[in-house]
Amino acid sequence: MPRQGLNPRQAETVERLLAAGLEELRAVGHEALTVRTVAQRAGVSPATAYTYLASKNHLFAELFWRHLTSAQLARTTAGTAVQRLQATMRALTARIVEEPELAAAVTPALLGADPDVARLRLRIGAEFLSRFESALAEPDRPADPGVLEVLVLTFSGALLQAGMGLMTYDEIAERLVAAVEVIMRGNR
Amino acid sequence: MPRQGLNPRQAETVERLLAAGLEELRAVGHEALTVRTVAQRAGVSPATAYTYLASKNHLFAELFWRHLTSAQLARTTAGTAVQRLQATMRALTARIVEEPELAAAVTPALLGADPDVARLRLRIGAEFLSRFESALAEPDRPADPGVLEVLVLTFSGALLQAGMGLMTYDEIAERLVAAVEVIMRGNR
DNA sequence: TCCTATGTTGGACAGGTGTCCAGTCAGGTG
DNA sequence: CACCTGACTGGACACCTGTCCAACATAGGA
Repeated sequence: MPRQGLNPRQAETVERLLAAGLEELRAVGHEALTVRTVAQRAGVSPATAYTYLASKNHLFAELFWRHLTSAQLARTTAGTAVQRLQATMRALTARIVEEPELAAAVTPALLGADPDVARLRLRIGAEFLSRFESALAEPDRPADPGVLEVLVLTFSGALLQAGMGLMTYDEIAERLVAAVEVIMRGNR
Repeated sequence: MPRQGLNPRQAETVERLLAAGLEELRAVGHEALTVRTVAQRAGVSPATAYTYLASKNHLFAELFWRHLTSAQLARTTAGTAVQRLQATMRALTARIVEEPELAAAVTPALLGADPDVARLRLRIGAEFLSRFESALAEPDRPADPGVLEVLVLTFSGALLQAGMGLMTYDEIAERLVAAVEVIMRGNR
């Protein structure tokens, strides 16, 4: 359970673990990564790693959450809603594709049942929702909840398909741009 | 690798394994199920089970595929495309919700990397696509590929959210019905 | 009837997962 | 400066996963 009232020493340990996790992920991929190898790379014992990381899935979810939110994307009000949504789709997928191994790892990881994973899952979902909401809303008109829901479902569906290997992460951006056009056709 | 050129004795063993798998799934849930307990329930040794089931994930994928296709749904041409799509959404989710444990099991399972899982994943995706396609197409007009893709993505997104526990499988039907309305608003 | 092909078996194997706990060590407190 | 709190350690634990292989048994052909 990282992040809730940790003293500096503990925070430092968590940072080292997460940094080591990302390195290990890049180095060997998510299949080969184990919490113990991450612990070793962080110069920490496995027991310690397990006091901060509930599971491999939790590690991936935490890394993904950090990756997603560490660089905040510009939210403009310029252009039409369609253009803003398409820009959001591109920006999100671009951010995700920066760490392909992380993307591959997080899709199954977020389906896990650990409470820590569930917590992060909600936060990540809320983040996506909020991005789409601010892209869709006009100064004088709030976002239509029905349209918003379709956008979120479509986006998660695309991530799922990419996670399964049915689409590359490069393809999903253009598919999503096309999808926005289709969805918004009757909802401008 | 079930199903390809098995002699009657082997086919019988596979049937017993799959039946036992479904029973076990209903009885103890997908977390507690192991290939070995399924083998035991089927009255077969673990080694035998592994000659037909590459993995737990493969078992779930196979069971889901069978469940999905064992009762073929009526495909009418009556009503509007929106109505047919909504009926398809309801029918698919109704079929899935019949076996809630199977639904919960298959979502993570289909993300697996085993070749057997990948094969079934493609088949299942193709099945969904074909259902939506025949609901969307008019006698005189083929289905719009862009709309079709949005429908499939939305549907997989909804399944994903249900698999994560963000929605119940009962909720997703009505959400999907609403989603069809939104998507088709500009695409009738 | 015997033989043989082949499906099935038991059991060992090498890994991985997450848990637990008694023991160690260092940094801040008195 | 001695102490003591609390983070960290080492290592064993129970369990699961999928693989392998020599041995067994049984149905169908000779």
